[in-house]
Parts: sequence; structure tokens; C-alpha cells
Amino acid sequence: MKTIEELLESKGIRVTAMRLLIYKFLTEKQVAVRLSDIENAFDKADRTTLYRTIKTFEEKDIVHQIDDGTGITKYALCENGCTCEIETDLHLHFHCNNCNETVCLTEHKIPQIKVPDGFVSENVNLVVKGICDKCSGQ
Amino acid sequence: MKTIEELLESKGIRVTAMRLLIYKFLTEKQVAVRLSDIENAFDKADRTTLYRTIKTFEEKDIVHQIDDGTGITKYALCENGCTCEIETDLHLHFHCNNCNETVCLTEHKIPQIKVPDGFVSENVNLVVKGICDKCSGQ
DNA sequence: CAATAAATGCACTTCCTTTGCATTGATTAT
DNA sequence: ATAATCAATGCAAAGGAAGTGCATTTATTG
Repeated sequence: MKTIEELLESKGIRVTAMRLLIYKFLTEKQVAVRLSDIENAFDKADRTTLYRTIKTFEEKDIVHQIDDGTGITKYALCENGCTCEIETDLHLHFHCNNCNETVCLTEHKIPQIKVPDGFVSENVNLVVKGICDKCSGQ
Repeated sequence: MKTIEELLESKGIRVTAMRLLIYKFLTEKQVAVRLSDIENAFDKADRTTLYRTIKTFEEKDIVHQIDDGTGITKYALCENGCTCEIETDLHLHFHCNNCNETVCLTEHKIPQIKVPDGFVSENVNLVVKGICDKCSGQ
């Protein structure tokens, strides 16, 4: 089990207090977060720093973007064996229409999608919408 | 084969010159269009009109929204037997990473997606990304 | 033809994203 | 250690897209 410091270094980015905090914040969140969520969690920090930190994380394959159809980009660390950094990996995300939260369903893989002749599939983005386990359990 | 006028009337919206032009523009386009694409095509018209026209079309199930991951909402008429107006219909869109265009693959249906216990699937948004037939053929 | 309602146009606002530039902080070489 | 260098941060502002309020025009109905 790597420390966060070791992980950041292994990805080739410098370890800073801000980056450690943001990484820790992401690990604690069980859902995909918007930039504004991070802003609210770190009042002191400038949004530009948060924005650029997330962008750096994204470039270094520490987080991945999620477009869940709300129109606002969300980000998530993938925890258990998710290989989002691989171009051909099959993402699967669930967006709850009730609580408006989006989660990574890393254990549920996407079946192979067939495309017409001439089309080359490189990546698949799949967002299932509905009611999440927390909301349906009520 | 209905005329555009008849189609609009059957959907319960008034026929106006602007709406006919926009509808015609959409039928001629083989790809999903952004609002700004329509703006560029109709310099004279105000963007609010175009915006509201598209919204009206959307409400009346004439066009449907596509979220292809570019962060910009796109719209498309679905031509052959697409039943996008049905909530549970399985949309499938292809986004080309080369020419940046998004097309409706109406003939290719999405397989059933399994979600974990407690989750209720209501809708699925699937975007396959890669190289489209036009770009791969070169 | 008058009254009513919808469609259009203009102005403005808001939200999110992105960039430029100065400043601070950390790293490397002398 | 100290200077030089480069990355990280903070502040300000710009840009783009989406959405709203209100006045005006256009079409429909009585």
C-alpha cells in the first residue's frame, strides 16, 4: 500500500500540501465531484489552483473526467482496480436522478459494443441514469 | 411521407418560417449539431430564437439532446425509426476524435446493462468514441 | 377589424471553464 | 549556503454556453 506521497511521485508530479489535501479529499468522497465541490471544501484555496491541480491529476491519470449529462464535468479517483487510464478501458458510471450524485461502478464492466463498418471504436463512455442504492432503499 | 409542415403540426407546434428553416437544416446535417452551429448557419436570426426553437423541438420529441463528452450539448433529429422520445430507449452515439463530429447510430442498439443491487436503471447514455467511417477511410 | 396569444429579438445575467501574469515556494547548480 | 531556475499558487479577468425578463412583432381567433 503506497502512501499518497509515493503515489504522486510515482506519477511524476511534485508533492505539495495542496495536492495531498485534494487527493485525500477525493479518496474520502465516494462519489464523483465537481470542481465547485472541491472549492467549497477548501475555502482558502483559489479555484485556479484547484482547477489546475485536477487538470494535472487528469493528465497523470490519477483522476478521470466524468460527463454524466448534468452539463458539469465531474472527477473521480478510481479505487479498486479501475484502469481508467487505459484508453480502451470500459468506463461505467451511474448517475442518480434523485440525489444527483454520480458514482463509479468499477466492478461492472461494459459489454463489447459493435459499431458499423468503417468506424473504429477507441473508447466507450457509458452513463446509466436512475435511482441509486441509497435513494431506492428509502 | 409527411411534409415538414405536417410533421410540425402533428407534433402540436405552430409552423413558422424559422422553424421550417431550422428543421430543414437539421435534416440536411448528417451529424449532431451544437447551438452555435445553427447560429452560424443563420446569421440573421437571434440566438435566443434558435435556442428556444430547439427547446421546443426537444419538448415535442422532434430532436433529442446528445451529450458526447465534449461539454457542449448537441442536438439531432433521429431519422429512421429512432424512438429517442421514449425514456427507456437505448441511445447510441458515435463521437469521432478526429473530425469531432457526433452521429446517431440508430440501427445499433445498446445491450442490456446490469447494475448492482439497489440501483434502478431508468435511462442509458452511451457514447462510443473513436474514428468515424469518413476519417478512417482516408 | 379587434383582441388574444404565441413567436421573435434585444439585453442582460449566471455559471463554469480557461488563461495571463505576478508572486511565492521549492529545487538545482555554483 | 546562496544564487539561479523552474514549478506551483494566487489574483484578476476573459470567454463560452445556457438561461431569463421584457418589449415588440407576427399570427390566430372571435
